[in-house]
Amino acid sequence: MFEQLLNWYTRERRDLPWRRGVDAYGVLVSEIMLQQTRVEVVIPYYQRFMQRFPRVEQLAEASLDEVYEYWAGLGYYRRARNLQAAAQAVVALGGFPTTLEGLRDLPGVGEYTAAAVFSIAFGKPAVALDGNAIRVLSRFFALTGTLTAPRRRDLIARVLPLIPEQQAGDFTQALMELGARLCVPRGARCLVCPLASGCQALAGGLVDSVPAPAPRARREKVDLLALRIRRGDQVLLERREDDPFLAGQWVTPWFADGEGVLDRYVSEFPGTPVRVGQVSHGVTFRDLRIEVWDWETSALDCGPERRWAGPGARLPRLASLVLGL
DNA sequence: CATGCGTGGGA
DNA sequence: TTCCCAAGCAT
Repeated sequence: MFEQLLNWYTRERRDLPWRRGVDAYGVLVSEIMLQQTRVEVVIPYYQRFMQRFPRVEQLAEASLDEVYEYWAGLGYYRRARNLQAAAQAVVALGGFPTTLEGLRDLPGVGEYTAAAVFSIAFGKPAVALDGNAIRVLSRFFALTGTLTAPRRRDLIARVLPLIPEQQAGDFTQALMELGARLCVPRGARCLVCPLASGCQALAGGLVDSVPAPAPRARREKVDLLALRIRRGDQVLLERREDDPFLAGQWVTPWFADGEGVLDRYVSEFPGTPVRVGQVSHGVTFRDLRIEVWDWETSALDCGPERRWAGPGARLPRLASLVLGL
């Protein structure tokens, strides 16, 4: 059923560094780096990383600081720590686990990555469900509605027996490559898709509505915020955009007990049409904790799900700026 | 099961 | 400018 897919993949596959006959270690490194990260971004990082740590033993023996150096800029730094821990586990085991469960037990390796390594590195059949594969398969089988955990298991069981013998690795990568290049979220190129003839979503006109978009947590901006930096329970600095006199300045707080500061503030300014919200975002640098507080303005009709969604993603950069790190 | 974790590119 | 989100995982 998926022969056309494999033919397409053989013909169209991109020449990527981790597709040049690398071992299980190379596959693992690439898969970890590729988690939530685009191929084009990963390529140079992968090459530098593999040049410095060509073998699993070298990664296992390296200092964590150096591993971080080579990871710097990639984001999701927990991956770097877990990857080295996984390398150490592999060395301790005397080699890579050869079962799906064994791979799954490595730190940083979840259902997807275990299946990917299992199939790509060892050529054994496994269904690696990443975002691409889920989209491709959901459309192919016209799976409407939310893909819950049990439905995912059903999907895996359904696809597993369809994996061509001796081509498990290619199958895994072909599914993802198709999702990345043709069966894209919007504007799928069905006219040139190798799976078009068997695609149930295409037949039913469901390509644009399947898979169901994940219910995204609704986030709204609020126009009042405070930023607080503390070490343990001690509040070091605070910045309050709502304060008529201190707006935009970094100040030491009135109350250094670390508790009740914002409640006390509101009681100091009883006319202020705000009520205290809660910490909406936080980041930790060594022993320093930076918190973003938000308010819910009483003037606006906002439900309890309302969340601050300002520059939260940029908080680490802001923090390093403020702290001189 | 919902949430947080980084970054850069495109709509 | 703003928002979305891309080869997920751990908690």
